[in-house]
Amino acid sequence: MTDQSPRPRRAGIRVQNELLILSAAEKVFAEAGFGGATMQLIADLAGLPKANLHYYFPTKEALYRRVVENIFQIWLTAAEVFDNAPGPAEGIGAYIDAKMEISRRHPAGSKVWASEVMHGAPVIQDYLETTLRDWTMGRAAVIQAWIDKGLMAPVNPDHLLYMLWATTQHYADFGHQIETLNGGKPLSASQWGAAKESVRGIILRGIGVI
Amino acid sequence: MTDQSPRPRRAGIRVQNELLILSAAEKVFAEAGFGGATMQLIADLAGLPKANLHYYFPTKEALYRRVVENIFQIWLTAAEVFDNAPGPAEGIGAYIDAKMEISRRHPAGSKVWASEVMHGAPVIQDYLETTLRDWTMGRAAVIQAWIDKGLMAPVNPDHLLYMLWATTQHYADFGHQIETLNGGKPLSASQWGAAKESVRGIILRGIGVI
DNA sequence: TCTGAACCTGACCCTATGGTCAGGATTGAA
DNA sequence: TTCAATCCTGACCATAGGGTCAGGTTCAGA
Repeated sequence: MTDQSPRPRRAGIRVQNELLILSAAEKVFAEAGFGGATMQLIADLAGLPKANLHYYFPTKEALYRRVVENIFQIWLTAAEVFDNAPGPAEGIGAYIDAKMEISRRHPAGSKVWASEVMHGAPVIQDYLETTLRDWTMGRAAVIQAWIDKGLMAPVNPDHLLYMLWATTQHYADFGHQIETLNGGKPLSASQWGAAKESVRGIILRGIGVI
Repeated sequence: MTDQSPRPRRAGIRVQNELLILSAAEKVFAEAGFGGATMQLIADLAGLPKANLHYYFPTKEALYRRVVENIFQIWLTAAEVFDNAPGPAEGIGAYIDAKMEISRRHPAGSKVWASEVMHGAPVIQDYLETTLRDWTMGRAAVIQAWIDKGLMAPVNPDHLLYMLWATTQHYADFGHQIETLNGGKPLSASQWGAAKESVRGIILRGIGVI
C-alpha cells in the first residue's frame, strides 16, 4: 500500500476521525446491512456531518471495504492461538475460546462479515481466495497431522473448521435470537461461560480429545 | 386469518403468480438483503412488470414478510423429526440430517432468515417470542429428559440446540465461503455426504451417544 | 352477448440517498 | 505574521427506487 494519504498536520486528527467513523460504520452496517445502511445514519452515530465522511472515505463502498478488512484482520490475529499448540485439546480449545470472546466483544464485526459472505463476498472475494484459503489449508494440515499422530479422532479437517466457525460466530450473528430465547435479556457472564463450556465440551469430546 | 382475498375468477392465477413472485423475491432478498433488494430486480427475475408485484403485494415489506413466514414454516415442519424419537441418537441425528438437507436444497431461504435475525428480526420478532420460543423450550425439555434417563451426556440443552442450528445452517449461509475454499466449486454429492457425516459424528460423539 | 370482478401495466410521482463543491476555519512551520 | 496544507461543512445535485393510478384486458357466469 503506497502512502498517498496526506502528511498529518494536526496531530492525529485524521487517524482519530477515521477510527470514529469506522466504529460507527461497523455498527450501522451490522444492523442494517450494506444496502440498508445510509451515510447519514453513520454520520449521525459518529456525530459528524455527512460531508465529513466523504472527506475521509470517498464512497460508501470504500468505507465498507475498510470495515470488512479490519474485521478480517482481527480474526486472523485471533487465529494465531491455533499455532504452536502442542495438541488439539490446547489448540482447538484455545481457538474456540478466542472466537467466542470475539463474538462476545465484537458482535457487530461478525455480523458485517457474515452479511458480506452471505451476499457473495462482493468486496473481499480476493481475501477468501488467497489469505483465508491459505490459512484454512494450513490449519487443516495441522489437524491432519494431529490425527495421524493419533492425538484425536479421524474427522474431516475442513468440516471441523467449518463447525468451529459456525458454532462460535453463531453467538454473534444470531445474538438477537439467542437473546430473545433467553427472555429478552443478553446472556449474563455465567451464561457466556456456559456457552463457551458447551461448545468446547461437545466439540472436544466429539473429536475424541477429552 | 380472515379471507379478504378476492374470489378467484381465472383458475389459480393468483396463487400461481404469488408463488412465482415469492420464489423470485426469496432469491433476491437472499442475494442482496432487504435493503439491497429492489422491486425491479424481483420483477425482472419473475418476468413480470414491477407494477404487477404491487398488485399482489402492497409493499416491499409485505412481500418480504411473506417470504420470511414461508421459511419459518419449512423449518418448523422439518423440526418435527425431533418428536417421537426413541432417543437422542435418532432424534438429534435425524434433525441434523433434515436441517442439512434444507441448507442444501433451500439455501436462499436460510440466508433470508439469517439476514432477518441478524438485523434484529424487525418483521418476525413476534414469531421468535412465541412459536420459536415454545418450540425451543419443548425440545430443551425433551433433551433434558434424555439426559435424566442417562441416554446422553449432561450438556446444556439450549446451547446444544444453538449448536445444531449453527452447524447446519452454516452450510447455507456461508455456502459461498465454503464453495470458495473448495476451489470455487459447489460441494459435490459426496462432499455433502462428508459434511453431514462430520456434523452428525462430532455432535453425537460430543453428547456421548455413539 | 353482456357484465363486472379480477387481472394487468406504462407512465408517472416523490422522497431518500450517495455524492459534489465552493468556500470557510484551523494550525504547524517558516 | 504569513501561508499553505489540511480539515470542515451547508447547500446543492442527480438518480434510484418504492409506490400510485388511470385506463386497459380477460374471462366466468348470467
